Amino acid sequence: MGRGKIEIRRIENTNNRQITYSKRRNGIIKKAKEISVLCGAHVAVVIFGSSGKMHEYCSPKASLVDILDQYHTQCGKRLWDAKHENLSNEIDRIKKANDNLQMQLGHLKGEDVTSLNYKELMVLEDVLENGLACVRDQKLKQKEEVTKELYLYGQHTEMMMAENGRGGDNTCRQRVDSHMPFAFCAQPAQPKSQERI
Amino acid sequence: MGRGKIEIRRIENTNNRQITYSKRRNGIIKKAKEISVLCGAHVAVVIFGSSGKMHEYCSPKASLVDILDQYHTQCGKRLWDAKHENLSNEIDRIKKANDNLQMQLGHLKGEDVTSLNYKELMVLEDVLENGLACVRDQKLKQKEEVTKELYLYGQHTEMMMAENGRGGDNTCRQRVDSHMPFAFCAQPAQPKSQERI
DNA sequence: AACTATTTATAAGA
DNA sequence: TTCTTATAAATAGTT
Repeated sequence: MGRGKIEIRRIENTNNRQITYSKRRNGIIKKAKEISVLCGAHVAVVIFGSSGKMHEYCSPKASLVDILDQYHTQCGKRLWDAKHENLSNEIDRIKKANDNLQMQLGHLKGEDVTSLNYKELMVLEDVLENGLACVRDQKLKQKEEVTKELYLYGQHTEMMMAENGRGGDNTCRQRVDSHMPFAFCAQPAQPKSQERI
Repeated sequence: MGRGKIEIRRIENTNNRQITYSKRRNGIIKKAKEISVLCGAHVAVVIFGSSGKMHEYCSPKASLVDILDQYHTQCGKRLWDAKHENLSNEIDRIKKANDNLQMQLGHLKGEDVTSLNYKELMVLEDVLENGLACVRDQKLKQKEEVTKELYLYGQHTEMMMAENGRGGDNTCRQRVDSHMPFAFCAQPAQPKSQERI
């Protein structure tokens, strides 16, 4: 299309090549715009001239990333770079670690113990006994603390009452209340469901 | 270019749109080929029709990946960042889940129980007691199985000896050995470290 | 960059 | 769908 017909082969004259490149590049991008409007197509065009300068077109409402994502999904080719692959690998690795933890947790809770051999069961038993001992020990400590604080609280109240000859200073009582041993049993969300110990 | 001039706006007739899409898509790809030959340009074209089907063109000697790499390098836009961010977020999410599991596991093993309140300790105690019960139950079952199989093995051997008047048929003994109850105590890697039960 | 003779692309019709 | 063809659009070579 022009004054004369041309063969489709590299234009050797640098100047002519540059001019043709510029004209045709515009032509392609115009066509890309048109097809995206006329047909609602998603189009991405990326062109590098021999000088290395880049031009791109991407149909509206779809970033080049989106289109390449779609490309990736459809053709299954590995568009993504090494960094991406590393991240994917890390995800796999962590997921495996996760599965492993889940399994350990399940075993400690007594799930799927039939899949364990006798030695493993013995190890598990030791771990559980140890854990139970720790928990009971801690329970005991907290009970003792409660008893002690209840005692101190009683002392304090008695002291106040003795000093004031009545219920005592409210502000001060409040302050002491906030340190009351029952506090550690309260659920932050529903403080009403306190646990008697 | 055609029998009549058309406005560049969406073609509402589905059939016409489809036809135009097909024709113009071929046109664009033809133009892309031509500019790459005539001017030595690197071109990548990716088109998705409204049906979702994809067509692509990429100039020879350069894969789409290469061109997009070049794109990435030149325009400095973070093409991959969005994708990377998604993956990074997933990693964070899984890591958190992991930490949580680790903590639960630790608690069951009796670690960091001081950070728990009394109610939590009681729940933990229940879980541990339940787990321990399951494990002990399973141990018992396996012991019973051993006893039973040992009994059967003894019976079998006696029978063999009675039949042959000596140690019995080796092949047969081997086969029975492989079903020996002790087998489930063997570690696949080091069968020597068998566990007496 | 602008022009224009020609080629090429394609819209509508068959 | 594919082919045809009149016409619009692109563009090669020129200015």
